[in-house]
Amino acid sequence: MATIKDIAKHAGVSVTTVSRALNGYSDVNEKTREKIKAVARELQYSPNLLARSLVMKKTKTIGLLVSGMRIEGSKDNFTYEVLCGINDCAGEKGYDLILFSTNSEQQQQKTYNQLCQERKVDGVILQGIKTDDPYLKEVVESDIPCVLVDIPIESDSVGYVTTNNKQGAKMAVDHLIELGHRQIGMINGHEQAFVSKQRLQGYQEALDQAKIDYQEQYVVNGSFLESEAEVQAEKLLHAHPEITAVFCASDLMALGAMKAARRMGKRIPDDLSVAGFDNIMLASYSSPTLTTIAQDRYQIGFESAILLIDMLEGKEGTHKKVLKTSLVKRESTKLKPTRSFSTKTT
Amino acid sequence: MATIKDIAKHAGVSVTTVSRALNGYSDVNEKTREKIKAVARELQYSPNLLARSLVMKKTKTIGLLVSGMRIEGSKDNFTYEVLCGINDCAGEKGYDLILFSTNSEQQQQKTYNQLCQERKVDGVILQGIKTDDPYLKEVVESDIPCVLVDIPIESDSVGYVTTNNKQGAKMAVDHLIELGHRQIGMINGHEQAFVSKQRLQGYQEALDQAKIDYQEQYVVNGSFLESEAEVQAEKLLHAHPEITAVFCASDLMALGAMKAARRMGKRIPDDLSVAGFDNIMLASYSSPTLTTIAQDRYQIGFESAILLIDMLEGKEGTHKKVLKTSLVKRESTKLKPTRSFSTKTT
DNA sequence: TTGAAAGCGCTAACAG
DNA sequence: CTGTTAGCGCTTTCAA
Repeated sequence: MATIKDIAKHAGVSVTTVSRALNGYSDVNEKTREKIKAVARELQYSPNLLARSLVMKKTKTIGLLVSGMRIEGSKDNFTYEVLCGINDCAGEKGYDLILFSTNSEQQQQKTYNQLCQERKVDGVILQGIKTDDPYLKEVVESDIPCVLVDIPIESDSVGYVTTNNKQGAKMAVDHLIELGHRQIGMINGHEQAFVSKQRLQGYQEALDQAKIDYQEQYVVNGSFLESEAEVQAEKLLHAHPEITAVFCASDLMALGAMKAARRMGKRIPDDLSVAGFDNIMLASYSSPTLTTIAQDRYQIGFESAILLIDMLEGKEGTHKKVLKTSLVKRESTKLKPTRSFSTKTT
Repeated sequence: MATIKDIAKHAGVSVTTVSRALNGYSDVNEKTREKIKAVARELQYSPNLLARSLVMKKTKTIGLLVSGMRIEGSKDNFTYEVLCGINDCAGEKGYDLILFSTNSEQQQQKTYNQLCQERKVDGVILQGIKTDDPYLKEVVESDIPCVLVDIPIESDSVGYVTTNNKQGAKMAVDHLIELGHRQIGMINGHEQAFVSKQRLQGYQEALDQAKIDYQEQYVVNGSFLESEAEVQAEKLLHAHPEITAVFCASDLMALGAMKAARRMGKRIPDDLSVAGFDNIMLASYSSPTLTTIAQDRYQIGFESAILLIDMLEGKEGTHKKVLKTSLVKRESTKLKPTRSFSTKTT
C-alpha cells in the first residue's frame, strides 16, 4: 500500500527521483538509488500498475477473446492448449492476460472496441470466432493490434496464425488414396469456418491429383460436433455404400463417424477407413486408435503471442504464421480390401 | 478515446455532471442526462476503467493463480474445466479475469502479494498449488480475499471449494468391496496434495467398515501421473499378486495402472478390477471403459467464483463449499472370480 | 440540480 | 543529478 510518495518522504527526496531510481534511469546518483531501493523494500512497496498505465498508455496486458470457452471444449482441448501457449509466451515477455468471455450476456452488449478500450489492453488475440461473428468486422476496422487464430486476415494492425489446413487435409486424403481407396467421403465442419474451406480444398486437390472425380454428394457437414457427424456419417454411408474411406475435418467428428459406421455393422478399418484432423488426446485412446493430421495447438498459441507482442513492440515483418502439420498413422486406416484392385477407376 | 472532459465540453456541462449522469445518479436533470448520453454515444465514449479503478480502489477484476497451466493438463482437463466455471460465473457478475501464470520465471520472482497489489485485483482464485508452495503461506497471511480450490483453509479472507474426496474414495472402495474384492490396492497421488490425504482416508474407512485390515504396503504413490502410476502399479502387483482390485486417486493413474496390468498379462476386469477418480473424458473412451468417481470440475470453478464474489461484495456466511461426488460404474470393475467366496477373511 | 477543486499514484518535461 | 509542476481520466466532497 506504500506509494512512491511515502518512499520519497522516508528517503528525503522527491517523488520524481524515486520514480527514476526505481525504474532504473541512469541519471540518478547510485547512493540515492540504493537508499531509495532500501526504503522501498522496507515499506514493501509495489508499484501501482493502474496509475502507471494511466499515464504511460500501455498496460502490458493482452486481451483474450475466446468464443469457445465452454465445457464441451474439453473434448478436443483446442481452446485450452492454445491458451497454454499464449500464457507461456506472454509470461516470458512480461505481459499479463485478461480474459474476455463472450459467453456472458453482459459482455455481449458491449462492442469489441468497448471491451478493449475500457480495459485498455495493448493488443488482443481472438480465438474460436466464426467468420460471420460481428466482432470480426469490428476487429478489422479497429486499429487495436490483434492476432486472429485460424482466420487468415492481414493488415497493418491485424495478423494471424493458423495451421496449413489445406496441406494437412491433402496429406490425409493422399494417405487414403495410397491405401487404395477411391471412393472417399468427407465430413467437413461448417460454412462459417475458414479451416473448413481450406480442408475441403486439400481434399479436392488430393482427389484431383489422383485423377479421381470430385463428387459433391460425398461431402457433408458435421458442424465439428461428434453427434452431428454421427448423424451425417450414417446418412452418407447409407446413401453411398460404395464409400470405403472417410476423411473427417476433426477427430471428434471422426469418432462420431466411427460410431455410426459400427452401428451400421461396418468394421473399422476393415470395411471403412477413417482419418481425422487435429490429433486430439482421444485419438490415441479410442479403439481403434485414430489416424489423423496433427496440428500443434500449443504452438499456435505461442506463435500468436509472439506475433502480437512483436507488433506491439513495433517489430517489422509480416504478420502471419502458418504452421506445418504431420500425418499420424494409427489403426483406423487400412489398405482397401483388393477384390479387384486397379490403379484407375473403371 | 473520448473522455468525460470531451463530453462535458460538447454538452456544455461540467465533468462532474457527466460522471454523475453516466453513472446513473439520481441528482441530475433528466433533460441534461439525455443530452449527455446522446453526446457520449456520438463520441463513442467508453469509460477508462484504469482511471476509474485508480480512484475507486476497485477493479472488478479477479486474479487467477494457476500453477498447472501446462499442456499435460490436457489429459485430465481439470484446469480448463475449472476455468470455464470461473469464467462463466465471473462473466455473469461483471468481473473480468486476469491470468497470473506461475510458470514463467519473471513472475516467480514476484511474491503473491506483489502480483496482486500491482494489478490491484479485487480477489484471487488459486488452483493447482501444492501444500508446500510458498505462495500458500502468503495467501493465508495476506488479507486479499481469496478462494482456494481443493485446499481446505478458511479464515476471514480466505475460503475454499473442494469435492468431498473422502466420501468419493469411500464410494469407490465400497463398490470394489461389494464386488467381493478384499485385497484392494491403492495408487494415491502425492504427499503435497490435500486431496490425496482425504482419498486415503476414504479408502481406509471403507476397508475398516468392511473389517478388512489396512495394509500399508498396499498403498503406493503415483504422483498423479499416468507414467509414474504405471511404474508403481507394476511394482505393487508384482509384490502382491494376491491383489484383485485397485483404487486409483485419479483416472489418469488408473489408465497407467491398466497399462501395467495388461503388460503383466492380467486381464481387466477379469483378473483385476480398476477404479479411478475424476471421471475425465478419457475414462469413457478407454478400453475397457473406466469405473470412476465423478467430480464436477466446472462446478468447482463456478462455486469458487460465487464464493469469492460474495466475499468481495461483503455477503456474510461461511466461506467454504464441498461438492458431492458420484459413482460411475463402467467396464473396468467386475465381481471377483469366486473360486472360494466367503464373507469373512479367513 | 450543478460546478469547482482536490486527489487517486504515477511519469515526464523542464528547470535548476 | 534532483526537484517543481503538470497531467493521465476519473470520482467525490463541498459549495453554490
